[in-house]
Amino acid sequence: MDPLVRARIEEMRNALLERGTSITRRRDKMLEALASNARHPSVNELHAEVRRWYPSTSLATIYNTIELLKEAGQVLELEFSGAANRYDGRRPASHPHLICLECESIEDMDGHGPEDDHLDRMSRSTGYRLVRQRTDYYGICPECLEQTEDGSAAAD
Amino acid sequence: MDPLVRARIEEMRNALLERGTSITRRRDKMLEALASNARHPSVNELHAEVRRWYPSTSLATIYNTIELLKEAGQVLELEFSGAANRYDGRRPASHPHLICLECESIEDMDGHGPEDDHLDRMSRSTGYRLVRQRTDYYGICPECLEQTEDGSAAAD
DNA sequence: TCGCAGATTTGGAATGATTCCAGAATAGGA
DNA sequence: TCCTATTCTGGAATCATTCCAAATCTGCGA
Repeated sequence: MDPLVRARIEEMRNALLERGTSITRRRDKMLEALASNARHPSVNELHAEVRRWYPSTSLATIYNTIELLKEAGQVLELEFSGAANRYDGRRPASHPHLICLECESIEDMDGHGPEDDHLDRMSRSTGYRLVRQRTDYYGICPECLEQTEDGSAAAD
Repeated sequence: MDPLVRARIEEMRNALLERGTSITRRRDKMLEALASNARHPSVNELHAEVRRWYPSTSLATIYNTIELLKEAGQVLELEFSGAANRYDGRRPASHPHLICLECESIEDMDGHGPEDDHLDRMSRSTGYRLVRQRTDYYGICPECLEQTEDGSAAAD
């Protein structure tokens, strides 16, 4: 396993343990799934993955674990109203994404999120106490553009 | 009525007419509600507003009109998974918002959205064909901070 | 090893926003 | 006024998420 993935899992484990949350086998599998999947999985995908090892796992457990991870600041939740939420367990801090409207892929953008003091500065200038931000770009990804063949306008 | 609101309504009307969509009375009321309400109303709030004039109006009509306006690029939809979507009919182009996690208020930020060519530049550098972006800041608004009295940490 | 207490998990029901649909109402032109 | 196409209604369907009570599991002390 990629040492970075392993390190990330360890980080999540510690964050949970620090809050007094025990690491059950299902939860551990889920950390692994989150740390190793860069495609920003949905709850259903995580469910399917954990089920490969523990087939009796219920959806509620996945939602439950997501909640624990959110409280521990160990997962970034990307909300959508029409579709299922997607999760980034590899980079839990706010950072921009590229979202394809065609195939629903989600890709991390550039290496740096907003600098650590960005929210602080923004908080001072707005009077809010800001805790996170969301920046996403929506469009058609290169693969989907290619498949449409036509480079300029898609059919309806 | 504020001349800016009036102008905005006219703009929406024209955009719909250009697409061959007729402006019914209900739709007209809804344009007015969207153009005059800066608080980023939800579908339910729009429904309530239109109902004040046409009490038989159904929710489906509101959703329907929102869809038409989205197609015409005349309303900005802010999606949330846990709560209802919110709509900005005053500034339909992408621009950042301040969102209060406590009272769910949504406030427009600064005067300038991303420059017109921002998405173009971003598209070139990523290979995507980007059509819009979303940037939002989440936190506690000044009013809610005040009510919590305590300036540093909120009770649980 | 046995049994207990607390935490975790299950599975199904409840919730709530959004979409879908078929029939009713409406508007504009002939 | 009549016709036809569009719009609107009201309720059902969908689907992600949350809730909940009962079942299961885990660690620990007897």
